[in-house]
Formats: sequence, structure tokens, C-alpha cells
Amino acid sequence: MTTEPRSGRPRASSREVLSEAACELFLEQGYDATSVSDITRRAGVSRSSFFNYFSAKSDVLWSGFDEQADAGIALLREGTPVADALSAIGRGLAPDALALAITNADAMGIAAELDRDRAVRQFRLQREVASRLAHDGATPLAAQVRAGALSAAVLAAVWAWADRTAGGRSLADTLAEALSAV
Amino acid sequence: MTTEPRSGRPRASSREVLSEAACELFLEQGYDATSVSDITRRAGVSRSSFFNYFSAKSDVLWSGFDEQADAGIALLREGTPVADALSAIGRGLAPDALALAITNADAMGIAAELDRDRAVRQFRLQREVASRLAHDGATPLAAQVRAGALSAAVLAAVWAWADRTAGGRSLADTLAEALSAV
DNA sequence: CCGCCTTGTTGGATTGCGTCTAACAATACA
DNA sequence: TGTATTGTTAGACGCAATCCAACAAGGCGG
Repeated sequence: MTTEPRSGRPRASSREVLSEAACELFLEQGYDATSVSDITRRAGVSRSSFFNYFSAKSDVLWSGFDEQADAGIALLREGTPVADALSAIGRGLAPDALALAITNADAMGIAAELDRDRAVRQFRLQREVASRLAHDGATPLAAQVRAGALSAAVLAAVWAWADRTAGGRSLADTLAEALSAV
Repeated sequence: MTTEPRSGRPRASSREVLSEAACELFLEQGYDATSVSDITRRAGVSRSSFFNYFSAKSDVLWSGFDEQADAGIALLREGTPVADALSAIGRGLAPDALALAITNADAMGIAAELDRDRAVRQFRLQREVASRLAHDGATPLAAQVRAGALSAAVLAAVWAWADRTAGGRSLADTLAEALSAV
């Protein structure tokens, strides 16, 4: 996806490696008790490097989702129908650190943090969707409301999928159902 | 509202005083450039005291809204109809630090912070409303979606009201319109 | 083989939030 | 005049996040 550079020093780590190290530690010690230094120490890089990969400690769980959200938002801005763009977010999503954090939120002591970050992601989607709906002629207020429903549907579907206490339906199906509920 | 204690040292400040000091400084220097120490210095109390009044720097803008949200959530839990409980949030809201921050977001350099905090408040409402809707028999997914629309309506109405570039309609009217759009 | 460019890593310093604790101050009340 | 209660304060602490200058490691053209 992102173009590979032709020269320069090769990376000593990756988002995936750091993400896995972080998840292990979160399960062992909890989120709060795990410092960024802990994560980088286990991953074998320096603390400074962490912020070359993520912009914040909490982002370590969300980089997969954020990539898909970025793609979906790009589609939105290009004019793709709203429902299609939002479905695309779910299509590209794989079980990763986020899904693991959702199912093990209690063990990680991460519920509050997860709520906060989920809220931020949902609102980001809402803003983009509302902008699109308003551009398509909706009242500003109505656009916000409808966008609120749509973005809530996306995040709720992700949660239902990750935290599959009930039979493991696919994310695409769950997302389709959630969007159709709008 | 909250019962006054009969004994003990009287408070040396108040949320309002701190909130006003903070707003002044945010307008003068911007949000990021204003430290908690700056706020308490202007308000004439020590830095330690700040956290007796607010649990975080950003809460200095939201205490008015949070009070109303708490009241609305309490109504929700008591069984008040959802639309009534949400309308009540708007009924008790006065033009305060939050409204000022919304209209002067650029001058304060506070847009990102405001987005974050708005997202958190909206999601808190969404959770409570969804819980109520699910309790009333809705599918979990459908409850989340509808709650997403309703909570988005509340926050959108507050924004439209605070940022009254258009004719100054009352918050109650704006909120009623937003809720009816669901 | 040698400089050069580019990208990435590293350590160290800095700032400020948020937490905590122990000591102290001011009030009501018995 | 004590005593309980409530609030204030200074100080220290841990940690997230930013910034910077120095260094490392690759490709590439001479």
C-alpha cells in the first residue's frame, strides 16, 4: 500500500512487533502498569523509537482500525456511497491487537481507555460522514444525527464481532445489519 | 442541589472562579500554553487545589455540561422517557465556559481537544441511552445505532446553540429539532 | 573504495499532567 | 477549649509526549 523507500537505514522493528509486545505486557501486568519503556524494551528497540511508529501509547491498539478508517474516509471524500465506504472499513479489518484488547478488556484493566479511544474514532467517522451528507444536501443538524447513527453502527459492529460471545458471525454481516438498522 | 456540609474549612475557591480564570488565559495564550499552575495562580489558589475541583485540565470547560448530563442520565435510569431525559439536559444548560470555548475555539487553539472531549461526552450518553433502549427490548445492535443518533443529536444541538452564527434560536428548540430528526 | 544522500535509531533533556501524602488551617459543635 | 470534619498546601513522584543532535545503516553514482 504505502510505497517502499529505495534507500536509507532499514527499520529495526514494525508496528506489528511493537503491538504484540504491548499486548503481551497488557495481559501480564495491565495497561496502566505497562510503560512505553516496557513495551520497547520487550520489542528490543529504544523508547524514542516507539513514537516513530505510533503517536501515542493508546494508538498501539488502534493502528489496524485506523488504517481501514483512513481508507474508508478517503472513499467518502471521493464520492463513494456512504454505506459502501463504511462497509469497506469492515471488509479490511482483521483480528488484531484491538480485537484482543476488546475481549480481554477486564484482564488488561483497559475498559476506560478503550471507551475513550472508541469514542474518538467514532466521532472522527461521524464528522466525515456528516460532512458528506451535508454536502449531499442534508440539513447540518440532520446530517450530524444520521452520521451519528452510521458511525455508531460501525463501532458497534466491530465490538460485536471482536467480542463474539454469540456465534461468530462475520464482521461484514454484522456491519451490514448495523447499517441497515439506520 | 448538592447538600452543604455543616462543618469544616470553607472552600477557598469554586469551579466557577477557576473556570473563568482558565477561560481568560485560554483566550490570552491558548490552551496548550496555559498550564494548570497558570490557572490556579490567577485564581489565587495552589496547583494542588485544582484537582479538588476538576479531575483533569480539560474538565474545566465541561463541568456545566457534565452536571446536566449526570442529571439526564439519572432520569434515564429512573425510567423517564428517553426523549424527555435528553431534552432535560438542554433545559438546564446555561452559556458558560464551554459555549465560550466553542465559539472561540480557533483563538484558543483548542479544536482538537474539544473534539476529543465532545466525543467522550457523546459516547457516554450513547452508552446510557443504548442500555436503556436494550432494556426496553431493542436488539443490542439496533440500540447502539439509535442511541448513536440520539446522543449525536444532543451534542450537535449544543454546538449549534453555542456557535450561533445563525439566528439565536433557543437550545431547547434546536435540541427538539435534532431529536425529532431521529 | 569512497563520499553522499536518505532514512531510521538512539540517548538525553525538557515540559507538564495527574497522583499521592503528610502537615497545616479554618470552621462547627459539644 | 478540645475535637471532628473539611479543605488547602507544598513537595515529590512517575510517566507520556516532544524535541534535538549525534550516530548507524543502507543505496547509489563516481
